[in-house]
Amino acid sequence: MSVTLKDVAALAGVSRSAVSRTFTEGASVSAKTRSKVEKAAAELGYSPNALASSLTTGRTKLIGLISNNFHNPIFLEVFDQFTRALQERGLRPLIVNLTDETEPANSVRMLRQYSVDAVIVASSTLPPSFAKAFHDAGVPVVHTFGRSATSPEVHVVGIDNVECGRMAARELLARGYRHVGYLGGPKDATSAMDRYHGFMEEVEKHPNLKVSHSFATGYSFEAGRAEMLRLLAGTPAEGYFCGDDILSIGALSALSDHGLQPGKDIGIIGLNDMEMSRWESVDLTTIHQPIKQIITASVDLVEEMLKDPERYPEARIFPCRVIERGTLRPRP
Amino acid sequence: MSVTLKDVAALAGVSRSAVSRTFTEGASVSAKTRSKVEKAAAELGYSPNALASSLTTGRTKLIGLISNNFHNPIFLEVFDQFTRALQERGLRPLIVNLTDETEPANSVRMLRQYSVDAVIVASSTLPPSFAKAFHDAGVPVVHTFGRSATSPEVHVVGIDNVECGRMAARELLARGYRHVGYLGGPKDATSAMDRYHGFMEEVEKHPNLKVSHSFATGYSFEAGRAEMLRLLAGTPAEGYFCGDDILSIGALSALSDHGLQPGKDIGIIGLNDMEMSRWESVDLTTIHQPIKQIITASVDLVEEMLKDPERYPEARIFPCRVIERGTLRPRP
DNA sequence: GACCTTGTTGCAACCGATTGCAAAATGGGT
DNA sequence: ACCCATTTTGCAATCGGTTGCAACAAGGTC
Repeated sequence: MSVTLKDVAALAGVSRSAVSRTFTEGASVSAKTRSKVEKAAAELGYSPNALASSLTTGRTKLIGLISNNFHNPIFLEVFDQFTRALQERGLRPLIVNLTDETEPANSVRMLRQYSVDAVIVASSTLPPSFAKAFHDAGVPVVHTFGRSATSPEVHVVGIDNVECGRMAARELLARGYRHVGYLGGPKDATSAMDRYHGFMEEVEKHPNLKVSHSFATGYSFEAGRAEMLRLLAGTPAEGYFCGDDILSIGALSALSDHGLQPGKDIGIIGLNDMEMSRWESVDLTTIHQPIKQIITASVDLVEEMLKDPERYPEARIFPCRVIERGTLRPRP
Repeated sequence: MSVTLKDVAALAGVSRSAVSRTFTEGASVSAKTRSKVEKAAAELGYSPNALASSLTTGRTKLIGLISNNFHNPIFLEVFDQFTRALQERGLRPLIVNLTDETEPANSVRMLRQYSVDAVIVASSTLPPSFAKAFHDAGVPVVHTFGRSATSPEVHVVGIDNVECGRMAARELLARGYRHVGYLGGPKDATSAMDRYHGFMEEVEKHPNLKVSHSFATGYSFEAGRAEMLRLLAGTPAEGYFCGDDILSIGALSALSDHGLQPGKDIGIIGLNDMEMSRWESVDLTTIHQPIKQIITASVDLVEEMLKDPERYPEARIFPCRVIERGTLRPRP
């Protein structure tokens, strides 16, 4: 069926080792045999079986890429960046879509069966314990968009969600909003809770503010819209920090149902600065999360772990900044 | 480092074959040894190395999933469905992000090196020859969202793009638009051309219509917006068939810049019916493409090819239908 | 020409599994 | 207790590579 080392060796009239060595970086082969082998290989259309070699080398160059955010448009950008960054460095992403039905433990077992060299957990909602399960199973792991503080056992790359909560609160207050609200992602998401705590910490510094908070059922358009509709049925706040851009866009849609103008009647600030937030029709004021740097750093870390598996776990936290667009009233 | 067959065999006091057999469906093992082995395996935390076994069985359960549409939100839905469908059947997606920089031939070689059992090319823009390259290399391939007519050599799953073009034209004409336009994806995309031909074929049946057409530089918001802005600078048509929902949404944004109301001043009909098109603020009239069925059928075909590699190539074409929302004027 | 150094080569064992085959164990029938 | 048919089991070869080691060749020096 497919051409193997042996076939090439036979045609070139050399040993199998010679063929193997011409295809491995920095091995000792003379120019003469190398060219014989290359000629034979080209003739037969040979290319080495990466999986067979992984047996002896212990490296597959497969990287598990796990996520559970397949409904937030930001993740298209995330996948694009991750897959590019990995393949630029000769690594191959093996995707795991973690749905509600799939047992998390299974994905650990599965990825071990495929001998992935490392795993990237790309999720702001999974708990640190999930990433730790890979660590415990002896698989190098990077938790991208993870919570840094409480998991010193794995590498974490992302932002300081607590600080982002504070930043959003400061921004709302600086624009004179006196009745402010947090409309966060699901309660069981670490990012939603961290942003909440930062937000509350900041607003509590100021005595006579009205503050409310609520959590949507997910990081999705529908969840954001539903939650904002519920809020509008009561007495809404003047300005909201929505814990994510897609939530914000859902909330904006609810405002529009009620004939309310964002930035004028009610203020909204999001988090992520995804592509869509820049669209003229959306024009969302938001906190920019440096996705590209985060992903590059994650893949950097993966590479460094491959070199040194004993590497001490590290958190790489990137600063965020407010991007001013049209959904908050101007500063006074 | 990791536990192997041998370790389990030693602990259980049986041969390596016995261990292998307890982990392979339908092999002959007595209940007694099976339980001994399972106990030992559990104690050591053993799970078989899928790649090692692939060496002898010739099956990796890895499926290459190739795409180049990482900027169209519809592809988040596509990835979600594909990854779920594959992993539900015990198959693992190995992603290839085909960018402008990556050499297509490299991806063929790469996927062969990883001995993927099959490849899914998920793209409406890649030419049939791309999918055929895998076929020629002896790798089973399904071209999802591909063009069916001219490539009888590979399996194709998707829709009849020519018919969709006709359908869109009929819909515009039925609503009394007399000056109609096609705003398509990039000229080198098979889907853009097929939709164009169907559209033109239908409108040419009617004598005194004004017809125009143009092609955006890609299937993206920005491209759709830019092209519609260009059209609005001249004399735009009354109703447009935009060859894709994200193009349509870009076009809608351009209309809004000019203070034009979709469905009232200018009509727009898209294609795909992606999640976003249902958002109240978008409310796009569009042609529904049954993504879920298409993906299920694609994975079905993959499974069938694994059973019978000599399977005769087949096209599975799914019907589309118009979803009426708010961006076309009502039928008279 | 003898000797040493350096660079190339092939042999054979091994990576972690599967599997055909023959030997051994089991169980049923008498 | 014996015989025979049927499972169950282990041996050993194999999948497609890599790699330590020892043998060998080439080239330089005296």
